[in-house]
Amino acid sequence: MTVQQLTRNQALVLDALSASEAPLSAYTILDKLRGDGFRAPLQVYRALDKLQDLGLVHRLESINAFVACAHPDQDCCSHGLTAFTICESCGKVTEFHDHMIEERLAAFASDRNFRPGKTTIEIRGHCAGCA
Amino acid sequence: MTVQQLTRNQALVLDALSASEAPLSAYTILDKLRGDGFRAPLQVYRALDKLQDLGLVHRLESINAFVACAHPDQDCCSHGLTAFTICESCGKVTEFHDHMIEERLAAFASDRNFRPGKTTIEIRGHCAGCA
DNA sequence: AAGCAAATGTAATGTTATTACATAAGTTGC
DNA sequence: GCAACTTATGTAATAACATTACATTTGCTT
Repeated sequence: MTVQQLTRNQALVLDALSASEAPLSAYTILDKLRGDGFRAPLQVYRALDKLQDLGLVHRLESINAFVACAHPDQDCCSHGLTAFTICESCGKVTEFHDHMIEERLAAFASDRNFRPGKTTIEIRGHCAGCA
Repeated sequence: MTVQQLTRNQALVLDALSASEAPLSAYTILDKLRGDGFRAPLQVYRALDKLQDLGLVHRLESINAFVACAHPDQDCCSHGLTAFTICESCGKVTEFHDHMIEERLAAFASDRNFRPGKTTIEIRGHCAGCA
């Protein structure tokens, strides 16, 4: 199991994110984990960095927050392009993958000899429940 | 002309962005405009807010920076979806619009009764010149 | 000129993220 | 076991980005 190789701090951060309905900021995670001995932002940021490398956590650039990956088992998360809808009322995040969008962006980049690294796609708005 | 209706602060901020090759952070803009009487971050943020409303400036969420719109004349900027490539070496930003991606994202949102607001698409990587 | 909305000036504060440096824990080869 | 190396941690300080609050001014409309 992939989670077994995590350190204590990494596991605590991942658990905090997994337990949360909405995305969490690094400082919110820090506060949640003070009872577990966390004292400084760097403890959180370091764990988040590693978890992102492992494809277990995503950073939402447009709201400076983090979510646990919805499909941590599949490779699509760590390597393919991931897109999100983010509800501005309730915070609910939906993660999705669209091959055609991926191709389309890759084609644009290729045409211009742009070598793509990390790509961000985030739709902020209101979910069905928050109409 | 649309630029005529800008206030002094707004025009100064837009000029600073237009004159720059790379995107600028709010605080970098502030420093550039100290000679013009700017003293506080809020002066920059307020001008940026207005310029974004007018579709003359885009915020790049993934790097906390701002660029002048490449096509300020066309409606596509203010209303349609705008995507960017961002070179992590030289900072060069290319703005583009892809109708198919827009449709695809709209379809996903529609399927889930998600009402989309602002959408962010940013590809970070390396441009042709920075291979 | 009165009233109103938009913009401005200023200070203080809040939020997010990184640098720097010291220490500890796990791994590998011998 | 232990030396060498890499990875993870702890801690403090600081940097970078953004907003709140409040007073004042400007420009427009009537």
